[in-house]
Amino acid sequence: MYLRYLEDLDSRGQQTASSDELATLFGTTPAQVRKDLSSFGSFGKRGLGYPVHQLSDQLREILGLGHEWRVVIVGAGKIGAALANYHGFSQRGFRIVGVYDNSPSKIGQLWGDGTVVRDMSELEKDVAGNEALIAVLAIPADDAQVVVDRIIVAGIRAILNFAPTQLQVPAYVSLKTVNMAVELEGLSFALTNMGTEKGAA
Amino acid sequence: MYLRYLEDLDSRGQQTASSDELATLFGTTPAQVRKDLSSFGSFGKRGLGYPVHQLSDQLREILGLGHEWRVVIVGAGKIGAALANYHGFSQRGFRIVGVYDNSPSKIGQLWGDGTVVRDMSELEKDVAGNEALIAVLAIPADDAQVVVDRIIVAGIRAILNFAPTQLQVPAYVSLKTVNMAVELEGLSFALTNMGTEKGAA
DNA sequence: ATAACTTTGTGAAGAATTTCACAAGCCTGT
DNA sequence: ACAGGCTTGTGAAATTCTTCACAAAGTTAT
Repeated sequence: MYLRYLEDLDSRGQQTASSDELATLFGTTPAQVRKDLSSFGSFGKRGLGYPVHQLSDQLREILGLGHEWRVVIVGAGKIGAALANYHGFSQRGFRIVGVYDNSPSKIGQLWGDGTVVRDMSELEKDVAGNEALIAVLAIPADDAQVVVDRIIVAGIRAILNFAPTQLQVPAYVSLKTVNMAVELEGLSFALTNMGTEKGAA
Repeated sequence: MYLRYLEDLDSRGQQTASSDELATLFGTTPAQVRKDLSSFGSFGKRGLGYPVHQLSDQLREILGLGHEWRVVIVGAGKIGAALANYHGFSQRGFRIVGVYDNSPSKIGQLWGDGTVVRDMSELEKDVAGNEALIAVLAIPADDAQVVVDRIIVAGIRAILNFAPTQLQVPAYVSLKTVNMAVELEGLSFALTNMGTEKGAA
């Protein structure tokens, strides 16, 4: 998240930023910003603040964004389509190298941007060839675990999961699940308990 | 999240579940499960475990899912469309009562399921009429803050934000931001630092 | 060069969260 | 009815995370 704001500042030509300034921007405290950054190294200049552009570069390095990551999307439904067309991915160095589905009605379908939906059964061979390490999963919950097991064997090492289920993966595979219904339920809880608790910001 | 698994167990006809069993399911510890649940009340029966169905009901109550929430979607792009068609929402009591956009090419568009995209300028009137309290924001980052200010005035009290930006809202409004690029960057970090840290599960 | 001012980096204090461990309670056998 | 076996609920300990506060270091003005 820090990176996003630093790039913003950078594009506006700001040279340096103090922890105070960054904290207001991120909605946190100066001490937090300094602790967070210091855990990766000593980036700031005392009396001056943090060099915006240089810090951006270093964070990108730390996050492993120095090179392009190849990503496959599994599931060519509505969510898969939205993700495939999402510019935010390509802008940040994630190149979508394939979209897969197992439904005959979807396979071969040509999307607006030239992507052709491929058969799941080709995934193994493709992943071996293009060395994709990241998969985005946009398939029904019931199919998710078997597909996960399969793509891990194929070589995938990180999964962004949109299926509303908890998945089992070995320790050497990173998994991040995004569950939109759960997010909405969190809002429902907040609305319901507004008076009782302090309101979330 | 607990609720999701409890419903799963319930639908399989399981009567009770121990904290141990739930913990394995959620990927946490039995002590954590007991602490979490006990913070809302005393649901379990000693020697037996938690009554699955009854606990589901109580959690739904706590989360405020006892009634239908009316939701508006702002932004009729790819993401907005995917969300509008996402069955997970309606399945869990969130009814989409309107989709809005300010682009003339989108307004009036009829989607497959009968939804008609309406002009942003009608949002205020509509929200007053249908008493929607929750908005899903699927618009470009640059427009997000002005739209947020506007829908809050209109009466929205909770926002699920898909725009890649930090938004300012008053304390009485709940905000949850989902940023898919940030999630992917988290995976990139995990992949890059696999050997150094213990792998994320 | 020096003084006054700013801001980082970081130990130490404080707060919050998680884990431990066990008494108390409930169920099932006999 | 009672003993033996599980499992919860919860204080207390351990751990993790956040905030405080200040010395050290850099900048600016004179």
